[in-house]
Amino acid sequence: MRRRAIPNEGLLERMKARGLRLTGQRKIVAELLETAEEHLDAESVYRRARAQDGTVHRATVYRTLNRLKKLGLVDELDLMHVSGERHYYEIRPSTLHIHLVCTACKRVDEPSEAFWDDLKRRVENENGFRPEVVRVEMAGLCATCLRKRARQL
Amino acid sequence: MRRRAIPNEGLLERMKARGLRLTGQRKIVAELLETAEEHLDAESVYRRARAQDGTVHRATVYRTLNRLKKLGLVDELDLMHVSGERHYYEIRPSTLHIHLVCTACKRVDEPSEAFWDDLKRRVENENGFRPEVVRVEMAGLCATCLRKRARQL
DNA sequence: TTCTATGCAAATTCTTTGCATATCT
DNA sequence: AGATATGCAAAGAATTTGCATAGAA
Repeated sequence: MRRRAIPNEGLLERMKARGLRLTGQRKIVAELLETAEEHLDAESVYRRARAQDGTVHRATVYRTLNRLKKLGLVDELDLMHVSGERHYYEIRPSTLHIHLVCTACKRVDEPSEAFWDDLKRRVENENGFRPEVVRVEMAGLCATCLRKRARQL
Repeated sequence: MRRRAIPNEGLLERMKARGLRLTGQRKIVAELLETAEEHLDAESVYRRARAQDGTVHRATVYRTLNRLKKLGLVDELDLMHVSGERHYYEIRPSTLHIHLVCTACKRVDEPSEAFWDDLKRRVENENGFRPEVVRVEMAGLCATCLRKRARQL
């Protein structure tokens, strides 16, 4: 579940803009989500938050994640359940999420948004549907594992 | 969460081919999944199964859905949580799922697989990633709700 | 007959909630 | 000050598991 870093500014600012109080706990959760080098599930967020501040309560983490999710600032993902049943949270940098999940090494890649325009245009033209939020998840083999496998054959 | 019907043959056959025993309960669950006019969550599958055979146990439904999921015959979806936190199960007719979820009327449409080839080619070329299973989910406004809204403005 | 699936009930795991207190604005 | 968030503990959901029995191959 390693994850490419994504430059992203100001979850805290966006929270404030939405009228959320910036408590110590929320700052910790926000920072964790912003700097995470992999996708975190609720329990991981809790454990890491707790490592920074022993008083942070699990309920607070759940409430915060929920709040952020409802505001659309954070998205909940299952990553095709490639490595289990957990759900992961990530900042919604835009309206588009693309995840390429390697079934061999479990690595998650997030490619450029290049095909977004095409995809959007096609859905609008062919289905009359106007997408606001898009999630594309693909499970398969990443370049590295493909090569690895090719060598073994 | 209404859903376009998808022609689909032989979940039972595919189950048999995978070496699963075709018990009465599994037949019921399989038929429910095949004929469902909307996406079903575990509890709905249970309730419907039970309506057909009062002895079907919740645990059996869970075990069956899990089994099917692990075999890749069924997929678990959250439909972008547009209408709650439940998870839905649907037959995996191929390796591709596309869902257009309308945030206004909650309707779920499943368009043709037209852009699949493009999408696949692009990911392979640009990311060296070979997709096996693809899930595309879009939340937005369907044609009907778009029109409705246009009229109101 | 043999092996797997089922029902049942209990156990787990995950998440939410009510309430008194603490904290942010 | 006033509103909102938090910790805590308990409740609630959702899902899984162990075991004896029933049922499919």
